Amino acid sequence: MKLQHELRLRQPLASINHEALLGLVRTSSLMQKLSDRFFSQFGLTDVQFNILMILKEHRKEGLSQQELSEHLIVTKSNVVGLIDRLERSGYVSREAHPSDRRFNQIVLTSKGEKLEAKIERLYFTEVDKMMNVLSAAEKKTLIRAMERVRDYIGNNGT
Amino acid sequence: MKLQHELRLRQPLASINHEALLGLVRTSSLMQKLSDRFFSQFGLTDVQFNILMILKEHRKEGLSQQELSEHLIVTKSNVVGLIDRLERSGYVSREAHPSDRRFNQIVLTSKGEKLEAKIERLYFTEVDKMMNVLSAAEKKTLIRAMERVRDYIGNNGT
DNA sequence: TAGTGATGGTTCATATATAAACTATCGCTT
DNA sequence: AAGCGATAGTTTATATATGAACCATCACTA
Repeated sequence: MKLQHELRLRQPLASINHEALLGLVRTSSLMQKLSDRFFSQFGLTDVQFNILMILKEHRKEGLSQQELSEHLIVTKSNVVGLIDRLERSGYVSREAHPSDRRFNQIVLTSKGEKLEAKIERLYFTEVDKMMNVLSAAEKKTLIRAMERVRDYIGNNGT
Repeated sequence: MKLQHELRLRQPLASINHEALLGLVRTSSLMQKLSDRFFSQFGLTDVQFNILMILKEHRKEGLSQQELSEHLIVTKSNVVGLIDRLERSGYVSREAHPSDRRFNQIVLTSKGEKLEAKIERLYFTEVDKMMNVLSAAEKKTLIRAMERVRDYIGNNGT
């Protein structure tokens, strides 16, 4: 549905730039709410599942909280609580770095690994269902457009 | 930059669907952080400015908190605190509905109206700078693609 | 008219997020 | 060896977000 109608505006949005931006942010927000509902079946939040996936990618050595914060694009202070909760649930553990006591190496527990593996396939099925409303050409355009916007932001913000 | 490199993955992302989804969500998140930094110059958050813009659109009658929560796609319990803070800052006020005492009509104060007007032009300038990294055709594709994804979500989620 | 169901707003517990101030540790330089 | 600057993690105050339980009000109906 057109944004104008979703927002119950009498007039079309004045600027195509604003319309594109609002459409993007609004869609992303709805996607995240949907995924959060999906993961709640398993007692996880979307952010928590994302962390389990990232840790799976690095299951050999683990990641420090600092590295995790860079992957997630959040502050390190936020990561403290995220790992606290995942540790309390038994899905990850903080291990000592062998030579530098400042670091926590965050690793998946076997319980965490099993849960991630169980959810992952179902998750990708849902992703495919959602994204297949777009053609391959549209997805490519979308991917490249998002890259360019991120490049702009990288040079002007973060 | 490609997502694969931003995420420091050794392999390209397995699925173009997941790549498109991650690119979208990640870009939106970066855009919101940038806009939050922008609005902090004026002592506002991005959400608060969004509310001021919505209220400006409805400045005749105001909006109930329930209606506001639908515009913002958030729960009504969230709106309580948002309006509390905006009211404390003097930008909006809760007024009694003439015939139904359950409703709060939320309206911009003149202070809120002035602030919104002052920021709005600067905001649209920033939006134009960011979105003009995309061609007109890309923006149209983006807008329609986002509509289709939201339609999918509307029929399968919310 | 009394009762009941729906609606609007609030409160509470919890999760995610930031910035700023802090502690512990490390590496380097003098 | 002492000191200092950088880095990793934590804490605190605050904002945004949800779902569940709750209260007040309203509309409808038996």
